[in-house]
Amino acid sequence: MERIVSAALDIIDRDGLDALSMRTLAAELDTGTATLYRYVNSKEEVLVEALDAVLGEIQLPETYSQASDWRSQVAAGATALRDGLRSHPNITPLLAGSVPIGPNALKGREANLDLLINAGFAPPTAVRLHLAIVHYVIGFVLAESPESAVYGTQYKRTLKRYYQRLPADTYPSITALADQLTTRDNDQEFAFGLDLILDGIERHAGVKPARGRKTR
Amino acid sequence: MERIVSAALDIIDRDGLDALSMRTLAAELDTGTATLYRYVNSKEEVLVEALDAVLGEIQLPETYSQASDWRSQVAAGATALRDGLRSHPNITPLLAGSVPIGPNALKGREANLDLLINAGFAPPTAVRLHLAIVHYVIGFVLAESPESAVYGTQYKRTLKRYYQRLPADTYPSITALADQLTTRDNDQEFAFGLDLILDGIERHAGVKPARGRKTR
DNA sequence: ACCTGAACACCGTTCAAGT
DNA sequence: ACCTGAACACCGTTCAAGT
Repeated sequence: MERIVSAALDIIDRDGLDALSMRTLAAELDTGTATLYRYVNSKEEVLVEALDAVLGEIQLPETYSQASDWRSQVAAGATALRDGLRSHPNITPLLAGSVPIGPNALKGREANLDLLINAGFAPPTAVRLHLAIVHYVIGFVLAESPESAVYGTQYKRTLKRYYQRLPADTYPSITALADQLTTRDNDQEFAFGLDLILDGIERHAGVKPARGRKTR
Repeated sequence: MERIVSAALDIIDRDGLDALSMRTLAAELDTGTATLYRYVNSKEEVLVEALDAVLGEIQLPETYSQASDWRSQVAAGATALRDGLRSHPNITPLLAGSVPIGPNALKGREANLDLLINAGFAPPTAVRLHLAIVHYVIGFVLAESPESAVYGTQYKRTLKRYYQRLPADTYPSITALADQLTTRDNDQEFAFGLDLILDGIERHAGVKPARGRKTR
C-alpha cells in the first residue's frame, strides 16, 4: 500500500529511478515480488503514486489565503513546486510526457487556479497562465535534475570544459559563454525566468488586481 | 552507424520508445543483436544520437540572418523547436533530466544565442533569456506529447471527463474549467505562453534593439 | 483463503565459437 | 579478421503449487 510507495521512493531517492525494480522493491520490504501484486496492479502504478506522493510533500505557501499581492503568491507557488521536485530529483524524469493527475497534483493545480482567479483573471486566462507557469517550472526542473538513465553523469560534470573546447569559429557564442551556460546560479536563474513570465502577465493583462480578494 | 540511428528512429516513431530494444533494432536491420555492438557502444548512445538527429531535422528559421525584429525571430526559433520535436513525439521523453549536447543541439543553441546577442542583449543576459525560453518550450512539448510508458493512454483520452467528475466542492476551479484544461488549442496556447515571456523580455530589458544588426 | 517460488517472455550486453 | 549464436544476469508479470 503506501508502505510500498514509500519504500519505492526510498529506493529511487537512494539509488536512482533505474534501481527500482519489483525485485528490489520486494527485497526492501522483505517479501517476494509476487506478493507486491496483491497490493498493486503494476510497477507503473507504483511510479505514478510515488510521484504524487512527492507532489503531496510540497508545502503550499500559506500566503495563498492571505492578503498579499498575486505576483508574490504565484512566485511562491512556482518556487514551492520547484523545491518540492528538487527534494526528490531522481523521480523528476517521470514528469516527461504526461500530466500528473493524482490527488496531490490536483490539489496543487486547484490552489494555483484559485489564486489566479481570485487575483482577478478571467478563468480561461487563469488556465493559460497556470499552464504556462507550470510548463516553465517543469522544463526548468528537468534541466537541472541529475541525468536520467539516458545520459552519463560525466557529461554534466565536464560540460563546461566540453563547451570550451568546441571549435570557436563554429560555436562562437557557446564557447565564449561556456561559463554562464554551465556554472549558473540555479536559484537566481529560476527567478529570472519566472520574473520574465510574471512581467509578461502584468503587461499582458494590464491588471493590478485588488489585494487578497476573498475567494467565496 | 547512421543507418542504425535511422532505423531506431523509425521504430520509435512507428511503435514507441518502449518498442525499441537492441533485438527489435537488429531485426529491423536484418542482423543479430551482437552485430550492433560493432558499430555502437550502447543502447544509450543510440538514443542520444536519435534525439540529436531529430534536432537536426529542425528547420532553423531563415530570418535568423535577415533584417527582421528580434522578437519574431525568437518566436520563430521557439516554434521551430516545438514543431521539430512534435514531428517525433515518441522521442520527447528523452529530453527529461538532461541537456542535449549533440552537434545539432549545439547548432540550434548557438543560433539562438547569436540571435539574442545580435539583438543587443548583453551575453550573460542572452544566456538566461535563451535558457528560459528553452525550458518553457521543453516543458510545453513534454506536456502535449503522448504519454510516456508511465501513464496509460486512456488517462488523457478521458481526462476531461475525469476532471468534470471530481468533487466540485474540493476542486471548484478544476471542475469548472475542465474544458479549458483539456480541450485546448495547443498552437494558440503555446503562442500565448511564449508571448508572455517575450513581453517580459521587452519589459525587463526596456530594449527595442536595432533591426538586423549584423553579427560580425 | 492467502501467499509465493518458480516460471515465462522478455531485456542489455558479452564472449566463445564459428567462418 | 570479422561476425554472431548462445549465454549471462537481469526485467515485469503470472500462476500453479504450497500453507
